[in-house]
Amino acid sequence: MEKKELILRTALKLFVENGFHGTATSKIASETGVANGTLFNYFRTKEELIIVLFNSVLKEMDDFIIKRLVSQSISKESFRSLFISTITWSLENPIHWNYLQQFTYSPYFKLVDLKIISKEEHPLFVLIKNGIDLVLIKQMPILFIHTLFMSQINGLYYYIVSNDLSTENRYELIGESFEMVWKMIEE
Amino acid sequence: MEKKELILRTALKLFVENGFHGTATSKIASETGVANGTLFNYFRTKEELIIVLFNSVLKEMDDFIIKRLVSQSISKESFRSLFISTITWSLENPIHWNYLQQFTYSPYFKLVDLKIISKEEHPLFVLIKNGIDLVLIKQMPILFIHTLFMSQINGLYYYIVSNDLSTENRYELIGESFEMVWKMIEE
Amino acid sequence: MEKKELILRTALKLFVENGFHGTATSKIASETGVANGTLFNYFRTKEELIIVLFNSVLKEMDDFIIKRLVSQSISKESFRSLFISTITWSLENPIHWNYLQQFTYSPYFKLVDLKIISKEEHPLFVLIKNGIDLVLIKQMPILFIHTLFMSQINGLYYYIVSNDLSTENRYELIGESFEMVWKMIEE
Amino acid sequence: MEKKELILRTALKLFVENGFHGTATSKIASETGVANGTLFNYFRTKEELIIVLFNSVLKEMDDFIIKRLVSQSISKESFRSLFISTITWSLENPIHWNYLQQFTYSPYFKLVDLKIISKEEHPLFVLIKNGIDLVLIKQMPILFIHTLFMSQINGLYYYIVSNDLSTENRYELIGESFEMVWKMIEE
DNA sequence: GATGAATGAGCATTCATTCAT
DNA sequence: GATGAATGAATGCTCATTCAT
Repeated sequence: MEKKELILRTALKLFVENGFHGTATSKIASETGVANGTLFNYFRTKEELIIVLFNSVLKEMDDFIIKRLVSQSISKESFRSLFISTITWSLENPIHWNYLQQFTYSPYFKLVDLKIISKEEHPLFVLIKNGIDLVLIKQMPILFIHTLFMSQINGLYYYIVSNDLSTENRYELIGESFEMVWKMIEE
Repeated sequence: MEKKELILRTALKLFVENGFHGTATSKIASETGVANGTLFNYFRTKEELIIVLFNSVLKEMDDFIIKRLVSQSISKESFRSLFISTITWSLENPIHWNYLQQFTYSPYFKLVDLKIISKEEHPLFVLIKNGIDLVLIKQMPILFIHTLFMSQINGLYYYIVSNDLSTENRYELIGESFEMVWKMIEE
Repeated sequence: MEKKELILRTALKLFVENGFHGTATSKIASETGVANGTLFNYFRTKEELIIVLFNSVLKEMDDFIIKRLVSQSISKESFRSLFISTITWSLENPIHWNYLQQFTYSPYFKLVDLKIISKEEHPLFVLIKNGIDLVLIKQMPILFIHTLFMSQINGLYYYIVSNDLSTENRYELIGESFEMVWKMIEE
Repeated sequence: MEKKELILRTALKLFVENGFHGTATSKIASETGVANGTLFNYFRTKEELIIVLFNSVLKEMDDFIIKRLVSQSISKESFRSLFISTITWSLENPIHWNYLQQFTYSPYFKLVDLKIISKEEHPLFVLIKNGIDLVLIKQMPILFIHTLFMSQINGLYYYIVSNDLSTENRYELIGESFEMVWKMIEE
């Protein structure tokens, strides 16, 4: 793997474990197995590292979800697929997920453009738009629907992790949760 | 006001503006109008200040919400009241709200006991429990229902603030959001 | 007891336990049971406290020794008595003794006049002078003899304490040590 | 010279002049001609610097003395050589000597293992042991003899320095002093 | 005299960043 | 590109001392 990639991985782990402030760049470097200064050949500043890492993790999640989108016809199933692939990714990548949250509620957040989801061409955006147009889901702003959808997934994630549910119970709860969320947004 | 209270206020503002790491204790002291060392007469460490502030803000919110709970009979109206008073508080106290989020997703979070909501005697806990027992809302774990409820408020808050809705539009959206979450949790 | 005396006692104990720098004046005050500022009604500065304490401990030791001096005739017995009373005091007051050492090898030492022993009228000075004049002990400078005498006590003290000798063994060793130092200084 | 060595030299000078507490690490750094943080690349804490310096000075003295030991046959001359090389070193390195005393009577002392002299293989230990076995000196514990020996050297040092003796007078006094000490310990 | 809150200078230590090799 | 010693600004925290009550 690229050295840059290795640094990002180490940084991800350490930032989630100890926070941004609690993680010295020298620690990231040494734990990656490179010299102190090498890190700065790849990232001009610690801040840049933090932001690049955010975009990288976000993209990773986005790619995963989009790849799983049942793209042909729009139906309740499309949304179930979206719901399940998102919560699945978060549960399989808890460190990545935590990093996204931690970043979002840090002062660094205001430094990034959230271009990804807000672009009109984005598959998620299109999915919701079509759902509304086809009167499958409520006639409300696309971003609002999207926000509620993601909030509920975050709540579900938090509940599963906090209560340490077994794999079996997780699947059951995820299914029920989707039905609940669907009740909420269906027309 | 007490000097301790003044320090907490200044800290709240600065922490939300610049983050924990971005706020020097000396800045908090000087902006409060006390000497550097005075801060440490009231809080042994910066960490203690951060945690005390969290508990204080949490209690402030909790007190506000509990005071507004329509306690007599359990009904959809009780939940609407709860929903509205919570989102209202968050919108009226955006800095406090932001502080709660920032703290929750920081490394400090693991240092606190979240006794407030998890206690069985807590009014919110009791309200949801009664709702379940009276078959008003779904037969699911109380904490799960609570999580979904709060997630909705979180999402709603975020949407309102990000999109800078007018007061009028806010009220309408809050009402609709409650109806949506109610659809989600009602039996 | 006087409040001033109480403060000195607490200071003595804490300084020996934790050193000058390791002992905050506030700690001395609180452990004495007086308010922070009270200490400064009795001693203008911490430095003054440290020096007053030194002089006080030194005088205590000096009084003890002088009281025990067999003053009538000058003989080997007079020196034995002096030797034994000094080592006895140090072993019975190890904290005081340690304080004297600690002070002597600290930067505060240069701030005091060592008037006590160097005065010609001082009984110890007189004893040694008479011993020399009577050709009991070597014809060497009084202060030199005094230094050797005290060095022997120092070494003996250190050995007894480091090796945790029993009371019985102590007495034996003290007797032998005196015979040794006497061999060294006798004419 | 190594930067680490330079820092130790400066620290030695400053600690003896102004005490441990009276010497800021920043002072040591600036007077050495390095940046503030550089000092902490070589010593993790000020305490570590203080202790490393102690061991270094102790070793320097020990090396000097051992090199000068007349190792072949055990005789009064061996002890004279030891006595003279020790007092010589102390007089030629008064700052080092003062540092050893200052450290010994500070709270840092309890943090070190005094392995040097107490090891049975140590030349000084062996010398005294052989002296006892050959019935050259008194049948007493080796450590006791060693302690008295060193105490008398310290007393002699203190007397010479306090009274500012000329070089000529020094040598004379040192010779006489050894004879006195020898009287004390010879069988 | 006694109090203890307030002060602020002072210091050890950290750590992002640089740069000569 | 890689290194890691050097940097020095920044900061949390301490504590002797003051002074209004």
